Amino acid sequence: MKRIGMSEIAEKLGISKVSVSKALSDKEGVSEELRVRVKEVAENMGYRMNIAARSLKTDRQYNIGILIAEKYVLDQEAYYFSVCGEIIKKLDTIGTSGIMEIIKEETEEAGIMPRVYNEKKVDGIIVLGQLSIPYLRLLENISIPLIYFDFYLNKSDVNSIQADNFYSGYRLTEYLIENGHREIAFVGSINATTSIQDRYLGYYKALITKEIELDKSIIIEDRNEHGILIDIEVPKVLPSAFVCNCDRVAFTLMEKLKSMGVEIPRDCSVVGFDNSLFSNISNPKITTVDHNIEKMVSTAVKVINKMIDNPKKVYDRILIPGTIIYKDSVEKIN
Amino acid sequence: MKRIGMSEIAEKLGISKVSVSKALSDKEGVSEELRVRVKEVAENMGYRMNIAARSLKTDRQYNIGILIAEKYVLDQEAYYFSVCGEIIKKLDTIGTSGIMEIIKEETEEAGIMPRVYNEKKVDGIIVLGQLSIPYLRLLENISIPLIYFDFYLNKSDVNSIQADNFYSGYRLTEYLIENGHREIAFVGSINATTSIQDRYLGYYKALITKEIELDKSIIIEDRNEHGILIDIEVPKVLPSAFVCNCDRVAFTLMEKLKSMGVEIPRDCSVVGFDNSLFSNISNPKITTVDHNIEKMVSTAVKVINKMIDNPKKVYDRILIPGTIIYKDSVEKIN
DNA sequence: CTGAAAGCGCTTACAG
DNA sequence: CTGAAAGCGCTTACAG
Repeated sequence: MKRIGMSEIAEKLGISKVSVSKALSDKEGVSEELRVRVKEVAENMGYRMNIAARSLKTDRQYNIGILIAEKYVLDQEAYYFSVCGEIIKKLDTIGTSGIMEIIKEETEEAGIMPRVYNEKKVDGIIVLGQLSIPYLRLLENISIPLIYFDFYLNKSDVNSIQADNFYSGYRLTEYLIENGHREIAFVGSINATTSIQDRYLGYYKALITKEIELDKSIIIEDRNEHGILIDIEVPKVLPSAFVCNCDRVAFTLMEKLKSMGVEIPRDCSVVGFDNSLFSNISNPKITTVDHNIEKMVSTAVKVINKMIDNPKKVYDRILIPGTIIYKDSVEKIN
Repeated sequence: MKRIGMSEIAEKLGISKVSVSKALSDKEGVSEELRVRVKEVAENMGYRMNIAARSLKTDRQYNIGILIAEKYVLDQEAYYFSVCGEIIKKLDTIGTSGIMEIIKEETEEAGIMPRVYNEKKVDGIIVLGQLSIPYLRLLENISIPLIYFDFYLNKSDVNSIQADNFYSGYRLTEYLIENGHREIAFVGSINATTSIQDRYLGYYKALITKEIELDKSIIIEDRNEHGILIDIEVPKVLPSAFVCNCDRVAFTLMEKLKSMGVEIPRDCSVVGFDNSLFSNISNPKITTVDHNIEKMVSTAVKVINKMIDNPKKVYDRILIPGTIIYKDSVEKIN
């Protein structure tokens, strides 16, 4: 089977490959009739553009790298995988492929740049979830656009797209307070990730605003220093509500409370974050925050695309507001 | 910042770029000392190989396409995402990137080839989960290696890697029978996917082998013609055990049974497939089958890599045996 | 609107 | 072991 390129199409039509190139990439410089004929013939001959050849001239790969730390995807049901899927779908609409690369802990520690960067396979990189700070500092030296997704770094000029965890935490807690709750626990290790910390601070802001004293004895750890979930310690005196830093933890907590004979939401209300599967398979379903991933993703794609065209551009931290999804795990009390 | 290529390295060392090329790609034709020095200088200059240029000569992209139907990844916790992650990690060990492409229903129906193929971005394609038959027939015409992962097609020459669903179904059911169960229901729509069908046939084989009559009234649908999960109809007379075609369905069934006052495994045993999160978050944990994804993935990567080097090679259907993971959802009866 | 020529950054025979 | 030359399949000024 003969290799077919633009020259073969040109030959068949008795024109130059320059015209073929222009016709196929919708550049001006060919008549509309010729463009149509060229596309027809290309299609019939089963022509596939060799993007590598184009890349050599244009210095564009039409690929975006998506970096994920291995630790975030140990679970079969890892959340970042689905975000990655969304990004890939979005990229597809602008003629770009996404290349996911999973960064192992060794790679991070050794400070080895991602393959997609070292081999110039991508025009830009989206970092999905926080990597180690030294590794990120290293990454910040790359010569192609870089954005952080779902986290940010203090003292860093890298553009980031994030869920507005702070404000969502505030609104969710406020909602509990408006439903009469005043002893509200927070479940989550507040130094583990910026997301947890921001959600916690939003929770705290709601308390302050409503003039409720912060009770540190009901700020409950949910993971150890490696980020591994640990058993949740239920306070001796049951608070009237729990703000959990994610649905998974809310689910686990609810199972534990139920096994202790606590009925939810009758005896105790529980809320979570993420609007994930866990909030729907639990009984009752968990009131939670939807982060509007769709919006976060389309923003990220838009931003990185603009950065590729215009590397100087600065967008800073973009916060995407979430939406409270009211389900069945909160009860109004007096 | 000056663009740095092999010529710049060559210049700095006072040698030709041919030698640089050979040194960097570990080809013979350079002395060992020179190779070391070249690599050193390349590193220091921050050289990144332009893979696109290499591709142009070698006609290899060092990328593999991974196709997933959108319908399989609507869930945030989609199983195929994690398989895709495993494939990507495995590919990385052989210096290859994986490019995931999500095939929308419209694309399938319109018979549009995947972008990664049309733009020659990949050296081979792994199809993750069954696509529509007409689309697969179309795909089978591509001029690069193709393998099916986790399914196969009758009357198709395409190599496939699958979990041995049939044998796992057989062993799992046999295990129940050996624990004294004789009224065993099967939950799963047996025409929905080949996986479900094969698991069902294994179940049936176990019944035959143990001389238990097949009772069609306890073969229970779990999804509609669109593959969407439906409410499970519990038989009027409770069987002593349920073989569910996946953990998720087993989980849902158990919740339903529990809400009806059935205690598991005391009143009724339940088993599932996939060793997924669902088998662990349920109470009790569900006895299930682990499909040995690790082995499936490494086999798939090995096979497609060999096919790229030797396109004629035929491997047929490769079945990877699963392992029963014994948990807490089965009780021995007499 | 159309096309001849140069060139992107590598690799591959081939010659020394 | 070392390197000059050709070429992979496109795109991009530039000239007509």
